[in-house]
Amino acid sequence: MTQYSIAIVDDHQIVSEAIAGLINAMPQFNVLYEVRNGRELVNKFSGKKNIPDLVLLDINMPIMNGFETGAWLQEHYPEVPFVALTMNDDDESIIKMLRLGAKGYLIKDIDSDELLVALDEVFKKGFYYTDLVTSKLLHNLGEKKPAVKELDLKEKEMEFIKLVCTEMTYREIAEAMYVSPKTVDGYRDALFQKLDVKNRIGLVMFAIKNGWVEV
Amino acid sequence: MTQYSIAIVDDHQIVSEAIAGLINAMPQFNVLYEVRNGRELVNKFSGKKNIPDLVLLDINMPIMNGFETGAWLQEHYPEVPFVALTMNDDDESIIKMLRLGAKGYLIKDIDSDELLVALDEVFKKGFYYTDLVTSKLLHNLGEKKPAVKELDLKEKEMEFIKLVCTEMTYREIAEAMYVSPKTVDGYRDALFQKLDVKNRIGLVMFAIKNGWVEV
DNA sequence: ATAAAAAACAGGAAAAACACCCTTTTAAAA
DNA sequence: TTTTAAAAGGGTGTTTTTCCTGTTTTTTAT
Repeated sequence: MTQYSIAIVDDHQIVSEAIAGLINAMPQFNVLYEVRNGRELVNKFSGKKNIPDLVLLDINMPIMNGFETGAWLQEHYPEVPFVALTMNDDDESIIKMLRLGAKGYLIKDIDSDELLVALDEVFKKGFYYTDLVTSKLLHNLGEKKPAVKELDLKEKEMEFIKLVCTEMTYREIAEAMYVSPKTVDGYRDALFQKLDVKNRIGLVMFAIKNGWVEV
Repeated sequence: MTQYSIAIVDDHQIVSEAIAGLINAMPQFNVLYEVRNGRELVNKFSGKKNIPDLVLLDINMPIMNGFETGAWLQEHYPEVPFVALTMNDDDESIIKMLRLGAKGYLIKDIDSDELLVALDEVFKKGFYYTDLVTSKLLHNLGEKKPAVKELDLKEKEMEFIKLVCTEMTYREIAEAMYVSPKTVDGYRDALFQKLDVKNRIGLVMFAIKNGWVEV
């Protein structure tokens, strides 16, 4: 039977050891080593040996956190899957980790059974996301968005913002919209106030946040 | 034991009957009725009776398709969960259904076991998404983008771009980076050429495209 | 038809952004 | 240590943006 080796990256020694105990208790897994942060993991790896079959990754760590570590892994060892195991249950952390290529995301209050199931599934199917993650990211797609504010933007203003995002000058935008440059000034001034931004950059960022323009 | 009643909406009679057979074989479920499209479902509902505990919804149907039906359900009977059961495995269909509030998404080539597990989970946890869906939407977040070009941007230039995205002026950016405004001019000029953009807006759009800044 | 409101437009000034060419400082290599 | 390349800093002028205070035109409501 194949035995998979696992590296644990967690700055809390107690947690790290507890997890290691759980994993080592299973015949199909063994803990290759435990380290306290990403930097230590990188040092282990750089020896060209000590490459585990999977990395369990905490997020909040000193020196080199889970995001940086995940990015480093994806960059240098894309064939080594990593799974987040963290207390962070906020959307931002989850999405960030998945974008970095995490093959799984576990919240630290899972029971030991789920941890082992998760590891199994990652090796078998290539991924495992705990219910909270699935719920947050898939189920919440259907949520009505809070809509930052009740902004009633005019058609013209929407069109204007989209054109701003295309690197056009106001003169060019005016031509494109068949209005005077001074009118365009008006659109801009109104939007600066409505959206509470200081310059064109703010308009662009706002437009993208709200999905008004393709990125 | 509570028995849950289920409505099946599918224009393929064979498929519909097969599914009904599977469901009726389980003691905890029963098929309340089968209809051939969304319009027929609406007619059933409008009688104020015949409200099932869950709706199994195909997408490709004549007269009133699965999307329209899902939207109608979410609008008029948000308390009745609906689960897509369809051959459509494309991202657009999946996302569209989830946005409409589908509590689950199943591809028609699943085995009968998974169908029953899925129904169980929806009643127990509130949602169930088949692996393909999870994989597509979560796993694919981590896909590497085509990477427009091999750009070797300096650390300073990255930092500079990020600051540009915060609505700072170049003077402010210079202060934040502890360099002269003229040096910042240099970063900008170099980046304009490297990234082939005309102004600050181009930098922002580029940075966002490549995920260098949070949106 | 007329008053009120909204949109379009204007002038001008100050600040910021952009372009171009050039010098000094720093860091790396020979 | 000398040579070289890269990074940082500088001068100057043009264009664009931003921020005012207005006026004219168009729409809307009464």
